[in-house]
Amino acid sequence: MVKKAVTSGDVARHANVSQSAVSRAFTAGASVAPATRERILEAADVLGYRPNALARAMISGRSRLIALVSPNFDNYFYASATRILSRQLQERGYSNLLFVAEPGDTDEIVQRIMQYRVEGIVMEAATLSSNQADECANTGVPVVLFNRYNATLQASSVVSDNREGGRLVADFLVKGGHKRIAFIAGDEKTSTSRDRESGFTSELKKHNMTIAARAVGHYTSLGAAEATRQLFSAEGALPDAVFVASDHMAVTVMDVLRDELGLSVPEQVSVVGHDDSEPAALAAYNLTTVTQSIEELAAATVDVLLERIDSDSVTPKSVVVPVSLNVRGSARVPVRVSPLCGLSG
Amino acid sequence: MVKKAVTSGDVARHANVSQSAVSRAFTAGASVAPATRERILEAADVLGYRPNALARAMISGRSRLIALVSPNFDNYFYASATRILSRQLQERGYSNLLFVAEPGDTDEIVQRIMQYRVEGIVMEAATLSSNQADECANTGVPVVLFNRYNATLQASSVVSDNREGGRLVADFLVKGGHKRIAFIAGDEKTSTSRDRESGFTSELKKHNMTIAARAVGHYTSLGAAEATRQLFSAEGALPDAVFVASDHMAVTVMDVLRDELGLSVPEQVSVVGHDDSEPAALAAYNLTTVTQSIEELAAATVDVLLERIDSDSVTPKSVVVPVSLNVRGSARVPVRVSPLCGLSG
DNA sequence: ATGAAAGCGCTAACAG
DNA sequence: CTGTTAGCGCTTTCAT
Repeated sequence: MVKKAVTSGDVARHANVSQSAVSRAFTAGASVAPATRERILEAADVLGYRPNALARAMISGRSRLIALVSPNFDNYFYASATRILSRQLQERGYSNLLFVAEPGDTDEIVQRIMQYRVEGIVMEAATLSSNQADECANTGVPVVLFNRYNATLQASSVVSDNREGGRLVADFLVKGGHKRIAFIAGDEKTSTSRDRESGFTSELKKHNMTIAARAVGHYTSLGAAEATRQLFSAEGALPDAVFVASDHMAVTVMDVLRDELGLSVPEQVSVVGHDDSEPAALAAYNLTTVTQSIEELAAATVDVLLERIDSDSVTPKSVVVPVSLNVRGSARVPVRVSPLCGLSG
Repeated sequence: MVKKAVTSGDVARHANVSQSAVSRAFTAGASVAPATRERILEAADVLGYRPNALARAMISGRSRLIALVSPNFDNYFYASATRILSRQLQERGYSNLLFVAEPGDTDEIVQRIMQYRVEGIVMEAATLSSNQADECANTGVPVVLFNRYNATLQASSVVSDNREGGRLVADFLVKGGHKRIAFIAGDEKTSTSRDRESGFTSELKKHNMTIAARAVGHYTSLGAAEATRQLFSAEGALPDAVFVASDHMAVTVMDVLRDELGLSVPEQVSVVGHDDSEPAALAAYNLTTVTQSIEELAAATVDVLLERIDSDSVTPKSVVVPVSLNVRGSARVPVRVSPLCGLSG
């Protein structure tokens, strides 16, 4: 049971001032005589007074609360993202309500969010239904979709340049002399997987190539293992390279390739991932992958959100964060110096 | 800018009832005629009314808010813990304020927490100073320390049986015929590292053995790499086994052992970790480790916290969650069948 | 610069 | 069962 908390009235009595004076002493830039303020702060300290953020939010209409909706995935990328987003918002004076969402949950969660009168919402998980987006728009609560977008929705979004990520990988693999290039998709419903794939295939096309084989890994380890077996048990020539839509899956792909199928990476098969998340850097994988900076994604998300909170603008804004290729050891690298050393033979 | 939200007064007018009737319609178990309630809910639906949780919290004295204080570590264990704790609290009707704490931050964070009138605090990060703990105790806000304890504090705690974890590893390594067993500590200030070590050494002692070498890895990758080099560049006989205080470090230890020092695991050196976190299960590491269930830790934490919120009891409670050894392939296993196959030669 | 007074949206007695 | 009334702790005019 919470004991009776100290109120501004208690402090006022103790400092022989009015209750509004106490309020002003705790409001930046309010007009209070330095001496009075001093006395008030002292009294507050003695009594252990902390302004009640709830009451303050009610009267001022500003809760300083942001809702963070994170997926219930055991996924390194979202774990880091949540931490970094939360930290950045915290440093800008907001506190975060964290909601962990299962696929079917969003409805109930959006309800709860609205009850706390948050000033903004960051959706890392899934996305909103159009009803939900409308509801937020109606109440004027800005929403930013993190790492996803939805063209039909009235919501801002911040994403990596996923098409460019796919394009970079295609270019790299082609220049590396690979002839039969496969792709393992993530979740086909997500914009990330689709964009990575479309950037990838369109760049292949420029080189007059197509995807030699394709499977879906659903962004899970199990799915990735299954997809790998499928690709490498087909009749005919096996792929000599695989682009995997996430590092989380790519690591499992390498496990299956090496331990189950006895293929060596990158000698027999090149593997390239996407995200540059923690396991990619482990020496045992040393994965060549597309680097996307979570810090940059988070910073852009926070900027977009706070700008929309502060201004009255309603127009959604979309930000695309650039990516780059981090060449490690899991894929054969293009030979540049002499064409004689090429892999045409 | 947040638009004027619909209030219970608006709904009341629309449904031709008093404002308190609306309040009752939204309170479980309040006495409202089914017909009236129906009419009210309909009006609420039409207008898009959501009860204001802030106002409700103010008057009822129950915010239904729990503060979750998580460390600003890129650490798989805490990432999962935060997600699971949050999810469980959410399912029990609470919402979570997430605070990401840097080592020096706790003071400012505790201040903010108290302003939101949370009903309880889960500390995953560091711990509270005694001042802070006192402050919480004075205001009657229960605190549960997750995965750590502090004997001098008025706070409940939930931890794994870290001593038992260390003991299990010692027993396993001794029975596996290892003769020169090393230990890499985490952060010596933490109870987890100290308890794992003390359980480990005391079990070795029972077998008339001591730690052959010891280094500190500070629970970081860099620290673990350095510790490994230190242990394996010493004069004289090298360790034939290492117990590493966390999986996060153990993975790096294996990297250094294999790639830098050219030692094979487990043929030349056995490695055992602690936590059974994600990288341990990766095929390229296949780490033998102590399993601690984050779900169980989280469930116990939530139980302890909510029990203290509901009852008026003030006595802190300590829970120790059991652990077990998950034998994979990174350590030589004890031979049981025939002593002839032993490793004495 | 300060105090008095008016609410923010809601719940909780208290009547009826 | 329902309406009336009194605040919860605070910010914000409006006087002074």
